Amino acid sequence: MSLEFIILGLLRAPKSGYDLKAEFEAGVANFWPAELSQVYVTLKRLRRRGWLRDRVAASAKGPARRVYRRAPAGTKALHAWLAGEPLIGDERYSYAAQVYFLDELADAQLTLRFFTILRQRLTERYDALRAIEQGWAKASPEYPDRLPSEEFHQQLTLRLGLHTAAARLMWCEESIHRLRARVGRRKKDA
Amino acid sequence: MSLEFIILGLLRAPKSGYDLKAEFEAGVANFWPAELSQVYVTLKRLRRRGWLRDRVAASAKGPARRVYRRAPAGTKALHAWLAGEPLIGDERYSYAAQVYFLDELADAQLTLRFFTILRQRLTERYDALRAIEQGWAKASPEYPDRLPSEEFHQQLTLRLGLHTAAARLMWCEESIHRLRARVGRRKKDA
DNA sequence: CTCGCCATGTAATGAGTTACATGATTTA
DNA sequence: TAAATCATGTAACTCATTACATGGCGAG
Repeated sequence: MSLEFIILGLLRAPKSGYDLKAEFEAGVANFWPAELSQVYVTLKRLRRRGWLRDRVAASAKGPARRVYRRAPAGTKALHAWLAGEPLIGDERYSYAAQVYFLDELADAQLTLRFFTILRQRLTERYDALRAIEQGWAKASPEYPDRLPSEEFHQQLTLRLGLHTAAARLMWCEESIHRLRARVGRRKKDA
Repeated sequence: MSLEFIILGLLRAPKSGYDLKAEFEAGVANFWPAELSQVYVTLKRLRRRGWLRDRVAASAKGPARRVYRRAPAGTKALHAWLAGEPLIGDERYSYAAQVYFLDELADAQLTLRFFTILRQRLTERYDALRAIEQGWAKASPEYPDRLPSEEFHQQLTLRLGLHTAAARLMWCEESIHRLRARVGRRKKDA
């Protein structure tokens, strides 16, 4: 359901499906990834429902574009969603499931390797977010608290990503230390 | 895909679909929620594939139960999944999307209210996880680092939940403070 | 002339939710 | 006797991914 509202939100100004995909890649994908095909399907549905209007426009480069803009009903629906309660959806972490059952292999070295790789991946993610933040900070002297409202809200979601990534890294570190301590005790006890 | 492996993992000992659902509610749902109907569908698929065997057994209370146990192929598949790399899936947060677009309403009070409610919900989640941790700590003197391997691994995933929830709460606090500061500046500037 | 980007779509498949259907046994 | 718990399942629908199909335009 949220994808519909995210597309409506991105359509402050008229855009094509292709444009929207670029906007996803440039930030939105951090909290809501979307494939191009899914964007197209959702745009069609929104138009059928009367939340969007579309018109065909020539492109500077490549084939004709279908440009969408909000219809009044779409704006109304978007605003109702925004004015509503925060939506906390389910979350699924495969890697947590793997940790949960990893005791079955009874191989502390393998578990340690698992966490080391995970830490590596999460660090990459964290660094990527930090790079975005720092690029932003360099580009605008108002960063972060005197940014215009639109950018300020976008920056808030970037902060969520940073807090979350940092927490998971801390969890990895904590787990690695605790696992090592267990291995040490085992050796001593044996 | 992970649901299959989670079910395989939970089937250390033979269980029915109904039993499995109870295990989800008792912890696994924190990182992988599953509906009973989905559990049944997945069990059937796993049996068709030869990863599980089933037999019907009388119940102490209520109708006959279909009890599943791992087939060797299932154990093999589970172990391959566990020995593989950590799987980092996509994550989708509706409430981050709401924050991203909330500037459109240009109503700082409403945004503040949004974060206040979100903080409330996240606090409840955090407190629930803390209660689990504390109950566990009271019940076993080995908690947390001298727990048997199975419980230790389960406890690691509980810690992930706690770290994550704490990070999001910090983000709420940070955002509320920054929003209030912005409102203050606006009043002063006007 | 080929590769990469621009641009739009459909089809098949997978994973999950919600609603529905059925019925036994125990407890209040 | 009504409600809660035990117990299994199917059907319809939604959301999303992956693969496929098509083609224009510009740069090297």
